[in-house]
Amino acid sequence: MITDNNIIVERKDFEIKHTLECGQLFRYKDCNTHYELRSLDKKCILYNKNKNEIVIESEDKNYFHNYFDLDTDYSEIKHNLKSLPLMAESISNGYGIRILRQSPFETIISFIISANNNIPRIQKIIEKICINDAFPAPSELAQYNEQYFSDIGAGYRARYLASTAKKLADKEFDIDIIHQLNGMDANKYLCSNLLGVGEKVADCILLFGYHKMDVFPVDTWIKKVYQDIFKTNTNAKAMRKQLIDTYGELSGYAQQYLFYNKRG
DNA sequence: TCCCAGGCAAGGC
DNA sequence: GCCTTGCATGGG
Repeated sequence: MITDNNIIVERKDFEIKHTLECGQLFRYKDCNTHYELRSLDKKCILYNKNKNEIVIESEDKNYFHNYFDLDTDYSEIKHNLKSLPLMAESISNGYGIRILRQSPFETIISFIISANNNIPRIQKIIEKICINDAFPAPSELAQYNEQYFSDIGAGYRARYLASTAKKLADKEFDIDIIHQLNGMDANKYLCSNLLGVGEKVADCILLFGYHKMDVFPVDTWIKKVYQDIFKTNTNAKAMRKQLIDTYGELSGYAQQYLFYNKRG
């Protein structure tokens, strides 16, 4: 145990299971007594110390303090959301969800893989891409060709991965400028420049990789949620607009509570 | 066996 | 612009 580098966090507003299993990251393992999590080339271990506290063991305290968004007050967020449609129920089920601050590059690649795919398979493909448990840098990933991605089971996404990896490695795409754009403009920038990134994947990248809350990823589960709320059906684009109108500047948070609640 | 999964690109209109 | 179609692969 690396006592000096442990982060101790209040368990109020942070339930490890909710935060890790709500579909925002893919590189974690439930090891029964603890969870193991990897981000880029870093690793941490999380477990409940007691009824009120969580321990995060790592070799980079600062990185994981930021990663777990520990400076944000989730009590206030949940308080402001709880009167909106389906939120009381969803928050009560996923009360310990936090939105992680993940690497934009790792998030872009991971969510291209996620399209029309199931979570166990997404996890397997990402694991195969990693080198000694570290997520490859853009220049490393760009050395793999389409055939490689196909061989590890990426299916028709192999072409998207090869294309996007190369674009990012060659800096034909400005991964940093997105921080300065609002959700709408950032979404357009991603969709129109990266193969394999459509409106939904772009919103996931913006929510999990850039911590933008004025987005609303609409996937198959959120489509069901939409019908629960509005008792009608429409296309994903219209759903997204209406959901952002409904949940406002807290849309990103709301979406995660709703997704976790619906998916179970 | 069949349907589904954190949808997308491409082509037709 | 919007709508439809084809798509790799494994889980349930």
